[in-house]
Amino acid sequence: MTKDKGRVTLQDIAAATGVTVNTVSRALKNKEDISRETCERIQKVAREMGYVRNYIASSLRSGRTKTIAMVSGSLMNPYYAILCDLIQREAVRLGYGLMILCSQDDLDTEIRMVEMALSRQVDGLLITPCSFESPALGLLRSSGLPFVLLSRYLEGDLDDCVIFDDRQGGYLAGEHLIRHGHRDLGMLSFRHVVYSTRKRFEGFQQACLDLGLPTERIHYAGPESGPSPLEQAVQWIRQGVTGLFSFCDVEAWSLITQLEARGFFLGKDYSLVGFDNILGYMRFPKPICSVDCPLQEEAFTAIDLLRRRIHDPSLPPQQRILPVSLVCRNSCESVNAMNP
Amino acid sequence: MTKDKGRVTLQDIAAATGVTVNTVSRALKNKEDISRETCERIQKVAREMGYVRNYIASSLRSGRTKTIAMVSGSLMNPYYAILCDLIQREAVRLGYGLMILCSQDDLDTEIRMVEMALSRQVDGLLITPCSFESPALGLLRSSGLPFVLLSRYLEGDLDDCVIFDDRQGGYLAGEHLIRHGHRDLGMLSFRHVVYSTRKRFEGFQQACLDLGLPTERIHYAGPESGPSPLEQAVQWIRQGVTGLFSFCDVEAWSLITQLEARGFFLGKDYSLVGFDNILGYMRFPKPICSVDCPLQEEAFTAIDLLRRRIHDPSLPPQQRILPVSLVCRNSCESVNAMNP
DNA sequence: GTATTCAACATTAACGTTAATGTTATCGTT
DNA sequence: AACGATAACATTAACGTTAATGTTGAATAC
Repeated sequence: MTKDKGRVTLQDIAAATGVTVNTVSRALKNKEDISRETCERIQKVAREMGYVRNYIASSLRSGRTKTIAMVSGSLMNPYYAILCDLIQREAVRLGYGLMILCSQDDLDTEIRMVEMALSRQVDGLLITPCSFESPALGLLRSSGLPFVLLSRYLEGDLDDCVIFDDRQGGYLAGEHLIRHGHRDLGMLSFRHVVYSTRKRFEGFQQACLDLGLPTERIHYAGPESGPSPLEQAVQWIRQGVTGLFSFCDVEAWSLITQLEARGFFLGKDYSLVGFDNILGYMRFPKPICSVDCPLQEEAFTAIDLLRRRIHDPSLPPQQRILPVSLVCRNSCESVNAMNP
Repeated sequence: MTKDKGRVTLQDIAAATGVTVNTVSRALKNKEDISRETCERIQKVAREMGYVRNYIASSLRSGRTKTIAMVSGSLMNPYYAILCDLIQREAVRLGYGLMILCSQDDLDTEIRMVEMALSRQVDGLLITPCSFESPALGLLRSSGLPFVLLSRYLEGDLDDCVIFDDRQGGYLAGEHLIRHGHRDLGMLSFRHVVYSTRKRFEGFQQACLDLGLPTERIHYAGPESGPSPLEQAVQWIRQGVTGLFSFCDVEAWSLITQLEARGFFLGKDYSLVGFDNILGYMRFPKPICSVDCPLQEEAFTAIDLLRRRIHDPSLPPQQRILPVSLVCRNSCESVNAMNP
């Protein structure tokens, strides 16, 4: 804008206004020890010269980069994409830059991403570790970098984290299916996220217990069981199961599509309730009943926790559990094949 | 790891090895003027002390941050999410950090994001401008920051860009529908992306022309036309249209879902071909025929172009047009209501 | 034997900003 | 009038790295 090469610096503004570099710096930060008059004059000149603060230099001196990192799974998974979008908005709203680093659910990549975040001197980091024993977590802890776990809880309460009330979610899902007349139920989990899976499972079982459904009518299939979720679901439906509970909406849709190809139709041959309710953010997939997880609040809370920890690393670790609710989209009405 | 506070610096390694800071710097960068012996010794000590390079300091001195920014629409749109994921991988592969900034398809936000990228001193920027007259582009051009347009072409050939062969895509879509026996066709556009829209339209028309379909049997609806795409599609189908061409897969799925709710079913009441083929990256939505856009190659090409420009800003602007192809997933078979 | 070259380091300065102190003029106090 | 307090600046140094130049000793050349 002004100089031949490169950008306008504090030096240039100082020369133009006849004060020192330091005074310009303070003026532009609205700090104390500046007369209102001088302050405004400097700001005006800075604006006219098209000054943009060099965050690199600022960071080096102040020790804060005003940048945080987000290490998540792949953005090709809408759950993470939505979460990253919300985190990004909240970060920018608070003046932070966000560096998104995808672990692609791979432990090696994950640790490389954490290393990259560390070398970039970010002020803090958010992470959805791809395993509860990610080596990346050890590296993070020993590095001293403030970080918060997103959608993941690790036994021992060592770290800050924000999670959803998985047990309540499971309960709501079970209750929803039973209230709609389903008596033979199947739960499908797709990932080894031990804590969440177990809690959702427990909540679901508790609902069945409370509503008087015998345990032998509840089935479960996870990544550890033999057949694929699809094969399992097909088998169940043939055996008279009418109510399915998917531990994640994306997989629910995938299942619905695959079942269609096999001749089983949602609403006709079976009912389904999902988990996440990411349909609230994307209009296109098939509407299903789902346990709504307040992702916006998760993003807000996570960054809030992170900022607190950046400000005071000595705080005791905090776990925030966000309540969930059930959103009904009529994918659970009684179906033809329903058992008495 | 070693010091009481903060990280290990070149200074610490220099002290530990008995050489100067500069020598350590060169050793860790495998530069010239270092004996193999000393180099290995320094690298060993650095590793043992747990050194991680401070990119902030490095950037300030060298003028390069090894970070690029990506200004895209919302990550809640799978198209952008997938693109960002691919860009992120390619960037990291080349040692670049990526700062993702979402414009949320809002001109004000977009320009704020570009300003943020500028103040963060990124080496270059990738952008899918939310309008062909985005003020952000003016800011970018006057800033001198190297940048590349993604999936967008602007008349005048002023900027580097990577786009898909929209005309060819439109042609392939039209050809596909006609070859499958459809004689009354409808095109649906959902955004004001003037150039792409027009080219896809032209290609589609050309296919109809080449295959002998009279113009009056081809319909078009865009954001500028009155009724919503859904209403338009409903009306067309009632009038005997059987082949739809959606200019984007996400909207295609949205349309399919909405049409289902209105009692019209894909494969039974109408056929459809989409554009993007993002199903290649996400397993869950309904399988549809689509014009495949090589996003991976787009990501690769864009970063390649950007690096060339960073290296030599005086290069003439380059436009890269990537060829597309049609992926058939049997969503275009002749339907019951097909006209003779 | 002196000049030349060069490998392998050291020295110096700088990137642009900000934290930590200094300095000075002005005003109020007793 | 002498002193302290304060507002409003200036000065200095530093953040950790790297570019640009110096320096030295040893090998080579003629």
